[in-house]
Amino acid sequence: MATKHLKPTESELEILQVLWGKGNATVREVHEVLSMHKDAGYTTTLKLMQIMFEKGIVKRDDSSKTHIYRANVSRENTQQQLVGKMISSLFGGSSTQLVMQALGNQAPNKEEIEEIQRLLDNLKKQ
Amino acid sequence: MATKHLKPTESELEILQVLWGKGNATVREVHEVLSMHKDAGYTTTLKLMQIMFEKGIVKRDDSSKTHIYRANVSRENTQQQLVGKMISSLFGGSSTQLVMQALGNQAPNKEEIEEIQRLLDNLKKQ
DNA sequence: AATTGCTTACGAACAAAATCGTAATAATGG
DNA sequence: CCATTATTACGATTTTGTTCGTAAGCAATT
Repeated sequence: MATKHLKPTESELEILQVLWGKGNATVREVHEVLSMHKDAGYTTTLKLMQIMFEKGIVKRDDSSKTHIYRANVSRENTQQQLVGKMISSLFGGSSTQLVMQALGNQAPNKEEIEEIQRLLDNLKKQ
Repeated sequence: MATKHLKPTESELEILQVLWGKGNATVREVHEVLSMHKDAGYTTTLKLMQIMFEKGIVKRDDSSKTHIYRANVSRENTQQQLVGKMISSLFGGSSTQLVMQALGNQAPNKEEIEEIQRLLDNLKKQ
């Protein structure tokens, strides 16, 4: 049952972002970060995180009064999940289409290009 | 105001897929396709398409009784929109990260690899 | 003209997500 | 020990998306 949490919502994703970045964090810390580019009250963030806890998306240490949260799904897994869904729902199942779109949209720098090229060369040899 | 329709929902996306594929289509035609992998009634599809019309996501020719629908947003635009959002919300703004993930996840065939390589070579020369 | 079969229109019910107000609880410092 | 402050808990409201039942219109066929 590695993958049971199929669909973090938009808001949940924002929170996961912060948790992935910080490792663990209190509601206040998460809220502080979010409130820079979003405006919703503290209790909203709290509630969301409580819901995520119930769903098993995050875990928490509630041994002290101020609970400490931490992601319970990996960034990589979630990325894979959502990218896969996007490929099938928007690119007719072709990962290549997605790649072309992403690259055309916003070109990476030279080092990154070479990194991708190495990956492609490896793929070719199989 | 090229880009005002920021967020097609899941269901709207499914409908757009069909419209992009067929060019134009009646509600029935769209519904027929959807009902192969989804089970919702005809009026549900109808309602969704009416809502999309109100939002301006699709246009329609209602000169005859059976309306004929057509997408009013391009596939490319929508892809760009959503891929961009995904890059920023899930890959920390790095398109390369997304590309690596997509390629690693599900490898393309030889022709596709070479197609991407050509694109990368072009990008490099700039 | 009546019947049948598609079609759109409309409104309501339902479900899921997001937001917030308020209360209860614990910790802190005076 | 009291007052203040920060936290979680709880419940209600709002918003958005999805679904469908039912009515009404039109066209073809009999």
